[in-house]
Amino acid sequence: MKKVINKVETSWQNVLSENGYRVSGPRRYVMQLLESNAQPMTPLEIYQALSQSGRPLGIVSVYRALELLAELGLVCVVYNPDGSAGYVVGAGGHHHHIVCQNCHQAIAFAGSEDLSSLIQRVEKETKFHVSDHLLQLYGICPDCQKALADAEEEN
Amino acid sequence: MKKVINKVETSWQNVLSENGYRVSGPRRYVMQLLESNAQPMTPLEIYQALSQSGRPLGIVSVYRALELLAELGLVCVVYNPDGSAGYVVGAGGHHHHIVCQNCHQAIAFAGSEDLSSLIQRVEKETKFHVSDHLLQLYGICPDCQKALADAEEEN
DNA sequence: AGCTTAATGAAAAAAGTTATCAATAAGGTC
DNA sequence: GACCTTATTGATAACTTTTTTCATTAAGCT
Repeated sequence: MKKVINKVETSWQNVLSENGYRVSGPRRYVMQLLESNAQPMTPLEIYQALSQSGRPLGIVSVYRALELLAELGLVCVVYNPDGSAGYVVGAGGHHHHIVCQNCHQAIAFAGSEDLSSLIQRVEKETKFHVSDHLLQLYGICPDCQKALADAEEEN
Repeated sequence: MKKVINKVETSWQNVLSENGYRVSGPRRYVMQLLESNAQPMTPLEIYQALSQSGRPLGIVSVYRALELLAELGLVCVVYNPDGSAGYVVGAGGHHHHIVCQNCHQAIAFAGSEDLSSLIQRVEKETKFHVSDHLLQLYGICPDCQKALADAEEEN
């Protein structure tokens, strides 16, 4: 069977290559794991998950891989409601994340003009010149809404 | 001279008392320091600043004071653009912070309805039920705008 | 002023992150 | 496909940050 070069599949590998970085084992493991997990993961969690699934690698490599992947925008930092932070795969372009307070899954939503009126107001109020922002939403994902409603019914 | 009970000055002390906590030295030192500093400070920075200004206290107390003060909403966590976090005094009510990318001073601005259309859009798109959010703006404060413009002129 | 107990401080343990350097492997070349 | 160059890795250790423990102190009530 001929090997198919999948554009989607090779995307992040290309970003590495095009920036002069090698597609190494640890970088592959980390990306593949994050692609398969909606929950933000800490370096330690990533290290443990990979070790258990037969991909022994040093935790140092996890830190280094994450640092690089974050720099290239291939992974993003997501803050949990409790303030702890983890990594998820990065969606392309300007975007933010919404995190489920129950199961912690994080999904991306596109950034938009929606903030511009707020930013204008704040610039006027504070005389700051605004150039960037950090935004995350917290809530309950569809699955957990259902699960929680079902649990409620049983009482 | 009669001692004047200043409502503003005693406000955070009251919050502590009313919640059954004592107004202890370390808690006072931490609050006073943060009230005098616009820049978010880490526990270590707070510890060092207080030690140097003749208020020797254990760093453990700094951690404990911050934990409690944050729980009571008297201090807030602010994230720097680089991802590091620090504490600032908490403004009352629903608010967010805007942080200067140059001098790191952080000031609060009132939360508002401005996010509701964005939130509605995301709820529709993702089927999440949104109940909270994390928002911070980054930019250049008036002082630094001026300082940077002056520095530019000199070239 | 005295009492009760929350809160502190010091030390140690635990957890998380970074630096060092010899060994390895990714990716280009022949 | 084997070889070569050098980026990258892994193990260890150093370092930083945070939490735990417990005897001592002091805040605030009576």
